Amino acid sequence: MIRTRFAPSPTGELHIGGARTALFAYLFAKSQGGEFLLRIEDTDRERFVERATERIIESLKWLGITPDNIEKPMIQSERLEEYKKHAFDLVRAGHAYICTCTKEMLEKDREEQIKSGVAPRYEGHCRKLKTKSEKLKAIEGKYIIRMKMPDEGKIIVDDLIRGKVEFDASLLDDQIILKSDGFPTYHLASVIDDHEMGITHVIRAEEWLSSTPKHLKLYQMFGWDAPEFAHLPMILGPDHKKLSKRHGATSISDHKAEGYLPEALVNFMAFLGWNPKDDSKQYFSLQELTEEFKIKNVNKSAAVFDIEKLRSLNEYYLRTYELTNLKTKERLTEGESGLIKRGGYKTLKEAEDYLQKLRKTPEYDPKSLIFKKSSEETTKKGLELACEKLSSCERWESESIQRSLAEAVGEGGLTNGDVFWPVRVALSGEEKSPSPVELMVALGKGESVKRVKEAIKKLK
RNA sequence: GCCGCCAUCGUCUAGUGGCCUAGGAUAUCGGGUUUUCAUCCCGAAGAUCGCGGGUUCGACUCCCGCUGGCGGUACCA
Repeated sequence: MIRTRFAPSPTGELHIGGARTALFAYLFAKSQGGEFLLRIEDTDRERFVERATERIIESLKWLGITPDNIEKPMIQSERLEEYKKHAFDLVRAGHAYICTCTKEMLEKDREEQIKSGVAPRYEGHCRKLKTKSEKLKAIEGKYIIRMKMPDEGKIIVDDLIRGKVEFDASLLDDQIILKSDGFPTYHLASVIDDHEMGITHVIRAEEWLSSTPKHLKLYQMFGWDAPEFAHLPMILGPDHKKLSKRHGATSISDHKAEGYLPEALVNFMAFLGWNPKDDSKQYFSLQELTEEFKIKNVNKSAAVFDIEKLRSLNEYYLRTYELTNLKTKERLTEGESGLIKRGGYKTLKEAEDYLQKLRKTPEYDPKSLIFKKSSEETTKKGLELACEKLSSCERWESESIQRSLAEAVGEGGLTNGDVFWPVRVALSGEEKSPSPVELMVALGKGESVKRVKEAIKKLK
């Protein structure tokens, strides 16, 4: 069975980049009937943020990419003994060693190595400790554990997206796998956990590609089969730099607050580095994405996050959304939801801002009530007839309202411009606004008739 | 510095040697529909396929070099 995971660090909100990684891992697993799991990588106590895990889970759920183990995700800080045990197994097997070098010593070495143009690599004396008593002595004080990288040879990563990538083992550092506070580093913990969880495919961001040889080596040291790897292309900001807070809202919760729909975000993120190779279709639900997703269609190159594309997608989803969905989710009246669904609003927030403005009594120049091809007299006549018809309109819904206005046009021997235009301006106070029918459904009968009467008064 | 990844309209991308005088989407600009706006429909503009060498009858597509961008090089993930 295919099994993937998303393994965020609880250092803040779920960001676009992380969410896209989670989405792809989800799609890959689900497209093959597999499982998608969550693991919390909280091994860095300095960067740990309270309640970040809950917020990440909330964002994941909101997007609809819910992990199968959502009730009980694996949490690394609860497994410290496990990591320590495995680290010492490696020491015993001669694949790792205890190191007591101080940070100062290491930094000095590193500086010199960089200066002389070689890859920084730990070559300190701890690597060379041979006798048991030496090793035992080291363990008495503060220590860390390093994995022993080979001095020569190649390590080949066969990536699902990038193909074979070759690394020179001698350039790889003796990576620290257990820190002096007893916590494992990412490298150790993720290898142990992926093995234990039965992860078959590690789908993660490109920034991990360079450390994959270390992970491969670790699997080999433990005698475990390594999973397949797929490194996703980066997401860049408009300035082509790595997407970050500098670029404004980047977290999922920010986008939610700004009125983006999860469907739009999912559709948008899916197309960042992936496409269905089919020109005819651009709107995909999560279900449709799951059916279409193929890892071989994932791009190698980084993608720029274009907010305009997201806005356009969001406008579409807002417009085609199930009315009842919008109503219950956003607690709007049916008329108000209908107004949002008419289109033209890029975000829910923009739509709601308009709704709020609409609820206030409009102020406008009486002259704007008159359509360009009409006159003051016929406008007044149109409004009065409309007022009469609307007042006696029994069922307040778009069809009968439409009919009432049409009757006003017919009985008065008027044109649409003599009735629809002034009624609309009376309602919204604006030369550009949704149609009078849509506005009246949203506003309700009492308020609508009141505004039309107000307009007639203004023309006197 | 060293190692690695990447490179087609502003942006997301199609393209796996001839179907490409490079297609779609989005954004932009025109036109049409409509009482206005939005939606919708039609159209225009927009990429010497990063640059330079090869290979080939033929290269956006394959190879090499360069350049540029990005990532890694932590007791961060």
